[in-house]
Amino acid sequence: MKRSRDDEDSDYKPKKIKTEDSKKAKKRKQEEVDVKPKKNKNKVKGQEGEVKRKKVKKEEEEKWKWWEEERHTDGVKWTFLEHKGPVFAPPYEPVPDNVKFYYDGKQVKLSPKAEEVATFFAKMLDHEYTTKDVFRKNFYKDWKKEMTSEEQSLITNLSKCDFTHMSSYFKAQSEARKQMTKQEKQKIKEENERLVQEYGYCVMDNHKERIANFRIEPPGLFRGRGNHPKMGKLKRRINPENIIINCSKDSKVPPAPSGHKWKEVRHDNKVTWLVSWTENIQGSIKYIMLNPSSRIKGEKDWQKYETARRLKLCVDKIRNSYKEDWKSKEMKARQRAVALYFIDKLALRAGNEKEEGETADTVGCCSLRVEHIKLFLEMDGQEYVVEFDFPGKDSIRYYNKVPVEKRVFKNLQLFMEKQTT
DNA sequence: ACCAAGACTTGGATTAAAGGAA
DNA sequence: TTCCTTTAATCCAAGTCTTGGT
Repeated sequence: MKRSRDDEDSDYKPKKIKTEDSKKAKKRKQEEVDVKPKKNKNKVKGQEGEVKRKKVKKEEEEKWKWWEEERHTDGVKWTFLEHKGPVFAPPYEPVPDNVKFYYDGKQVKLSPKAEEVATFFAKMLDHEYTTKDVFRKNFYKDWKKEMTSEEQSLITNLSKCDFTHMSSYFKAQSEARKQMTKQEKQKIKEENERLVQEYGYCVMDNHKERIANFRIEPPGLFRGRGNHPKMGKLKRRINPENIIINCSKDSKVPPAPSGHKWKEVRHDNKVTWLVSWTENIQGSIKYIMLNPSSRIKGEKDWQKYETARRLKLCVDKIRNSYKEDWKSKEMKARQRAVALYFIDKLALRAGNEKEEGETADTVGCCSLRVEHIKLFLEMDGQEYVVEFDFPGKDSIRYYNKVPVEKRVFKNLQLFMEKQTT
């Protein structure tokens, strides 16, 4: 692997990564972090390979070496931004008449809106989700809202709904997709490529950049992870009227689909997103942003690694300082010091506060509660052992037993008496 | 100084594509 | 070719961290 290696004295000047595009650069950085580097295999053989190689070479020549340029220091992220707007999810196509839905053993023809939501459920039928109580309850509640009043009065019990025929129809569909001929597959691929060419790029400051997610998220049922209180709720369809477009004043504003208009068009160069909308499950904002290969992402990523690198210059000081704070008379300082120690020693996530009832109950270092740790003066021949057992990100269990310094242990005892930590 | 909203990163799951053996 | 396995790309929820308003 080719790389110029005088990293030790990096002064933040981008001389290093000359021969790599940013994607590779990122990989390279990851390899430095990883214990085992991945093999770099790009065997391209035959005539096709020759063409491919030439194409790649050409692209490389045209590549912009953003890491050799000056960076903004204020909050300005760009001066020119133009794009084609998002690609919306395809409209709902009703299932053919021979695909049946049954309620209480009797066949029912659903109205298009109710049917669409029913298909979302049908598509997930053999997923464990659909057996969960919370999921079913949330789904049922949102589904009813989409029904006509006749349907509402007819359908009163989810357990009497039979989605199996719908489900097998979709299974057959995806099977059929796999069995398509070469030409059919090729046609789809080309059509896809056309979309990418048209909507997959934007111009930011004189450079054509790849957009990461130019397609709006399609409607469906929300799949929260862990035991999420909102799983199964209907993720509604996003229309142009929900969309905020961000681009520069002197750019060509993308037209909304005919008969529609955007919620808003703004020109905010202090942010990096091109399109945003508010999602209906948590009320949070979703964005369309650029690819990791773009300047805006690559620069930030690079900065991150440089920051990490600078850590070694001050890590000793930090460690001494938190050890000192274990004795502080301020309880807050002690808590911070112990938390920092765990983050340092165990690489725990920081752990921000979360809104109760809105999301699954998960914690990180700073949001650990008394019930998440146990203290053992002695365990398996070791002194001052802390046992961690808590649901972390995505409700994944973190379980670990670690011997700690006596001071840390004493502090934890103190915190737990006072119901903090 | 506080806190909610906003912006952006991370990483697991899902799907698509590529590779490889039969 | 066909079928299975591995890898890569995409999707999107769940985090972290920053910002701006009070």
